[in-house]
Amino acid sequence: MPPTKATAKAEETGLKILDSALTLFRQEGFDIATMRDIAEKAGVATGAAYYYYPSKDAIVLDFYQRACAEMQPKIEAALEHASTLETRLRELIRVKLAHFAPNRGVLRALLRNGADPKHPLSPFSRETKEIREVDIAWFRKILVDCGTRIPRDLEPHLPGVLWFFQMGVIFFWVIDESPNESRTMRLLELATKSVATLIKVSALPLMRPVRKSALQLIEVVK
Amino acid sequence: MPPTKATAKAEETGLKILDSALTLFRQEGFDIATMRDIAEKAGVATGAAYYYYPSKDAIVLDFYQRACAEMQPKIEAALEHASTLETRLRELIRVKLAHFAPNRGVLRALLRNGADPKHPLSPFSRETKEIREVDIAWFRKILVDCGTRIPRDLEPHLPGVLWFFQMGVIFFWVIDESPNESRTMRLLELATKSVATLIKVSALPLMRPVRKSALQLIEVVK
DNA sequence: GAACTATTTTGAACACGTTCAGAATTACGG
DNA sequence: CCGTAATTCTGAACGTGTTCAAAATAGTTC
Repeated sequence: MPPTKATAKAEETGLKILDSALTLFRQEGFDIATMRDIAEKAGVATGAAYYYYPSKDAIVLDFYQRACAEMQPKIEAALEHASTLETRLRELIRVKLAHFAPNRGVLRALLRNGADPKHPLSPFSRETKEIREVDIAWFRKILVDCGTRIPRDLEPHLPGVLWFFQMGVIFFWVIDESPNESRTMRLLELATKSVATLIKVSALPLMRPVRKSALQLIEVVK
Repeated sequence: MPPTKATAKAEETGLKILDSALTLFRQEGFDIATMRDIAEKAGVATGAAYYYYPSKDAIVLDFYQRACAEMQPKIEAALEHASTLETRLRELIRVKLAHFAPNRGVLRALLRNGADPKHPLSPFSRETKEIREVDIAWFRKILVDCGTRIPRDLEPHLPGVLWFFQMGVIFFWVIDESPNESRTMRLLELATKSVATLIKVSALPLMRPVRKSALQLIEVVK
């Protein structure tokens, strides 16, 4: 992520810095690993890291972007054999958790700043907009031909809502300290089932007023 | 907040530091105001601040504790003339927002670390446990004689859930940039109404399976 | 290859939150 | 009052993320 990767050697140095950083983040955590440590491990001076990354946070951001890109084919494969809304939703989230698993600590640094859209990190920021949109597109795709009728009025907003729901699960996972993250797994199981039935039920004609209230809420929060 | 407020002069110095800090936090924001600034404004050396507060964050924590204590009578007064669940819920939250209004920026520093229970700040931490419990007690109180029948199985968990809901509203408020925080006010109106009807509907015998799912979810998240 | 420009790298320096050994002040028993 | 101990306060120093002028290196043009 140099300003403009002019030479091949620069590209290599940049990757070396990223790699050293991630290794140290995994090994000792985001806060313990210092920029000096990272630079030293990469075999460069402290300042060099700042030629490639404008800040320590930016390294995490780069990791996040690369991870999301790598995840795309995995998601596609996981959805291959999932036809119902519930399984699709669950598998989509499960793939993400699995992919992030070795770097849970790094993700923790990313989600530390919560939902503040002002902070460059945070999945709601301007900096992560592109990732977010690619992500939401998957939730849009999940809804087509899934066997459950999606109410017309809810349809345009549902992908965003599901993405938000997914973010909640990921957040819970990052915090989860239970062995094997078993609580997250239970949550994923229960919550996807609930969401799926909720969507099914919401399509009932009786539920029109409920849908209208929900839509108002969504409108305000967006 | 000295270790033990031995003399009267010490108490005064401590308050001076707290006051200087809060003034600067309001004036320039938590990040801009430095400990050196705070100490200087209080007329003491930099290190003195650390005799009274173990960290910059601790100042915010102290503010939070004091603010919550001050709020108690205001809450009591506001609930005096609220009899329905919806109005009680709304008024309770409204009082909090009103009380925190002059220090929205300080609260932002508090909620910055999101829901990480590891961080001393964060409304979910061990450090804020006492506040949390006092807070939840209000939500328990709100439910008695409110005119809506609360399902037996839901009852013990409902205060915690409502507290969590309230935390969401406060979080939204803290990052809300709309003029006069009008979006938060709309959200408060809509969301309390929805929550109230949701509770009403959940009491229907038909809804027993739905309640059971919800309870399972609550159990996992707790 | 020499001269020159652009890129990459260096390491000292800055401001910040925080620590700490000790100085100043206060409290108190004689 | 004096002497001693506890309390309160000081300011230099540490480690951190970050900045930046300048050095080193690479690329380009003649």
